[in-house]
Amino acid sequence: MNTQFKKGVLELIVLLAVSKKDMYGYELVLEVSKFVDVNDGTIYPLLKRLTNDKYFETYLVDSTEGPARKYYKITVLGKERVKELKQNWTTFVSGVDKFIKECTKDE
Amino acid sequence: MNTQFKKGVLELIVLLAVSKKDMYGYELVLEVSKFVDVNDGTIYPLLKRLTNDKYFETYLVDSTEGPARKYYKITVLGKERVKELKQNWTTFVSGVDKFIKECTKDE
DNA sequence: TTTAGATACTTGACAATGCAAGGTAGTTGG
DNA sequence: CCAACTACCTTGCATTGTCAAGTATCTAAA
Repeated sequence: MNTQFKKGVLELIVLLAVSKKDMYGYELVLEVSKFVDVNDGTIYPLLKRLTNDKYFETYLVDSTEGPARKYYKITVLGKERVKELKQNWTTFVSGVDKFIKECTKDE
Repeated sequence: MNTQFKKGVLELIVLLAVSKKDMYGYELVLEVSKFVDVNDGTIYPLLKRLTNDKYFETYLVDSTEGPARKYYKITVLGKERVKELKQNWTTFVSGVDKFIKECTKDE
């Protein structure tokens, strides 16, 4: 898959996933992988960044299957960010799609 | 606009535009700008890269409005690249869209 | 002819982000 | 104890877009 396409979009995806329900990192990796090819070394730094930016809060929950799970919970600021990013994304995609159609129509 | 979204997609856009008809750099900047916010300092290096990669060939044409224009023409290799990238792009977008719907459905 | 302005393109330092590869820890079963 | 699985995290690297500055060429006005 094209790595470049993912740039920036993963932020939206992760924000969206967590906004639906609290999740821990590993869970997110598995969930997101169903739709887009991702590496866990991509997700963890991203989660850290989004937490630093106050879009997420975290809490630990013990697990019987390994080390404690760090859950991420979306904040109010995070919800605003989702809305903004989602809007940007749709606008961007529709612009690109229009361009593609424009360039492909006579074939 | 989100800078990151553009990563990789601009390559597709430029390839598509040139595959429709031969174009010179400045013309491309203006054309692409109609759909996506771009900087001319982004387009020129990209054109150079795509030419190095044998996706484009170039030729010069005199102009009455300034210096000679360097036209870019798509190669066979370039056409294959377009097809590949376009396919990747649609697959990627539909994956993301599915994810977005998945996360937004109960609201 | 020299100056100004538009056009056309190049270059280099910079920032963001994804990836591969590695490391740490806890739990369970052999 | 050791292997396998879960879960988490860090580091260095490559790619690609941005911005600022600079080069060069043409036209037209002074």
